Amino acid sequence: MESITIKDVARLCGVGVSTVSRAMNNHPDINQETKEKIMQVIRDYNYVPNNSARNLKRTDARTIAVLIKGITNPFFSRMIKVFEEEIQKKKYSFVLQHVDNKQDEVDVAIELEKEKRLNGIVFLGGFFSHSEEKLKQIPVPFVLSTIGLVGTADKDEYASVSVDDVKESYKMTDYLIKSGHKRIAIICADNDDESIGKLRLEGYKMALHDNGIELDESIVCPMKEELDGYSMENGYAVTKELLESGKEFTVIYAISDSVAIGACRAIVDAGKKVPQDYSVAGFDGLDLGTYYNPSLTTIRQPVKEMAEATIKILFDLIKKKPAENHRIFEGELIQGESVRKLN
Amino acid sequence: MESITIKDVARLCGVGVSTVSRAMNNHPDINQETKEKIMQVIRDYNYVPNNSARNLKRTDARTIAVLIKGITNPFFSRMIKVFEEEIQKKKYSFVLQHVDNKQDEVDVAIELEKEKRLNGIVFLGGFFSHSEEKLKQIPVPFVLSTIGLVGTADKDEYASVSVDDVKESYKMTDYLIKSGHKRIAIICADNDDESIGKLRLEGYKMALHDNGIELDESIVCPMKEELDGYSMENGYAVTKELLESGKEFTVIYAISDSVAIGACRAIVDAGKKVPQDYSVAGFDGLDLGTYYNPSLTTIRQPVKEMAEATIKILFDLIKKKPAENHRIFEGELIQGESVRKLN
DNA sequence: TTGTAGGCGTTATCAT
DNA sequence: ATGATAACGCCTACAA
Repeated sequence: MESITIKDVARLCGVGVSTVSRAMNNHPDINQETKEKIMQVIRDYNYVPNNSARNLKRTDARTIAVLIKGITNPFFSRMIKVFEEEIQKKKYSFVLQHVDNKQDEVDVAIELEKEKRLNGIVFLGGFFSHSEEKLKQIPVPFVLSTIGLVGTADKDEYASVSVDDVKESYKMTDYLIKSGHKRIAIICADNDDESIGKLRLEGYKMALHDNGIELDESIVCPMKEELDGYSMENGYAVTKELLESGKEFTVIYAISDSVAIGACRAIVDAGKKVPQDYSVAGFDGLDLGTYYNPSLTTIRQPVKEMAEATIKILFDLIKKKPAENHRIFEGELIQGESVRKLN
Repeated sequence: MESITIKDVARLCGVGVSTVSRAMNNHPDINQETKEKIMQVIRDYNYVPNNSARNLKRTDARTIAVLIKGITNPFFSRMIKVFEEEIQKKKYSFVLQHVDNKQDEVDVAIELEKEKRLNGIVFLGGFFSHSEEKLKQIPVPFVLSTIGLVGTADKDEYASVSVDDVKESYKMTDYLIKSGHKRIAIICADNDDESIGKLRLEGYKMALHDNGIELDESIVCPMKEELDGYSMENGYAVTKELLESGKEFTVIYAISDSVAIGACRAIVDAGKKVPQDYSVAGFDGLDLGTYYNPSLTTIRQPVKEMAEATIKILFDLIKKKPAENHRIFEGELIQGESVRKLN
């Protein structure tokens, strides 16, 4: 099954290759009749142009790539949808590129930019502690979306959209304390986490401190490294262990909704009830949390607005408009059924 | 920020381009010293080869693409992980390509094969009622994985891995009936669904018939077209309407676990209990179902085995080994807490 | 072991 | 409005 090329089409139509190219790419200066004849032949022979050759030659592909680390994360699905819509609105095309755990997202970005002649890049998820030097190698505008920045890189080197993870985590912890909880267990990221995990833990610690509650390291529970991060399974396993340890606590604050749901189930399986025996709080504001039983108390990130802002900033950068390059959104505390007021 | 090319590297090293190429691609006949010198320059100057140029020239890229329709579906996340592992085991590289709702997956496949010189393709999700003629245009081996085939295409034209959706749906419905339920509402796909939705509905009808229960169309509830298909939101909305209609039923059988969870929540919000007032059953066997409260009665598809079989068949086709091209897996009925026995 | 040159399938430039 | 031709950046004979 040999593939047919633009030359074949040209020959079949009795025209030159450039005319065929013009027909395909909606160039203005081409006769309508010849164009139609060419398009007909293309259809008849199922000619499909080779993208590699196109990309090689093209200077501007009008394409935005979204690089996503952890495609499994339901939090991202909703964002992707918005990205797709917004990018199409601008008449750009959209490439979704999955980055696996072992890959360096910046390397992938650099490679992909070369390959596809990208106009811009959105990074979604993952850690981000790259050196300035590394970031400078990305030759097109890019935005870090919902990525907890811990790095030391200069703020001028990148644009970003996120919530203030420290502050929101503080907000949740403070709310739990104000609801009468004093023994607040947290399921957090493992120790080498350099990203949102670290930030959210920090917010937790600050809130405890400001409320005069001493930090008890024995109820600070990192996720299990041998299991998937931020998964229900992980939340379940950690909670089970915590319950069996006999440590005292009245609420579990989990670093994400998925983890929180695992925690809820572990409590139920231990013959206890949420929130009567133990309260549980999450973070993210997934749909799932509102449909869970009991519905989850959590911090909802304004996903749609954040995704829209991401694209807006990216296009401002592409068009070289002056823009606000770091947008911090406010999370919303959702009072679900999973937290009991003790006072 | 002009990009550096292989020629620049060659010049910087004082060698020819082919030597640089050999160094990068681990060709045997190259002096170890020159190779190291070249690799050092490549690192120093952050040279990244252009994939489009590579693909254009290459005849065999040792690459498998997985085309996935509905990246949002948590059911697929687990499969993707297995695909990735299995493909890497074979020393092939792996491209995950998202296909949006408006795109035709076969068109995307054909285009991508040209662009990346693919060796094989896995189709995941979506409908599949393409003509034989269309399928013949795919110039490399491919496998349809967990796709409900309704089409008329010749079985010889494609390979597939799936469960028997009719049979599994029959199994579930029959189980519900044997548990004493006679008024079984179903939340199914909308009427123009030509895929698993249709098949699962068919199994439901057959089971009713075989058990001498008359089909009541008024409790056959298609998902709402204006909402996302197979979503919790959809399950919630449909169930709410069903409850408010006053129709009589003792169990809701939802066409997927996500929909089932939406249904559970709608029941809870109506002040009723699952399974005391109404039972709920799902389909798929997502993690989520086991962590939900109550845990979901559902049909678990053997995800791992199915994904492995998909890759095995694909590589058998690539290597032109004789192979079993249509593997049907058996689903497992998971008895969760969401269905009450009435007898 | 290494270098030179041709070609992969397009698009862009420049004539015509 | 159209056609010839030179890139695009890489790989791979083939020659040295």
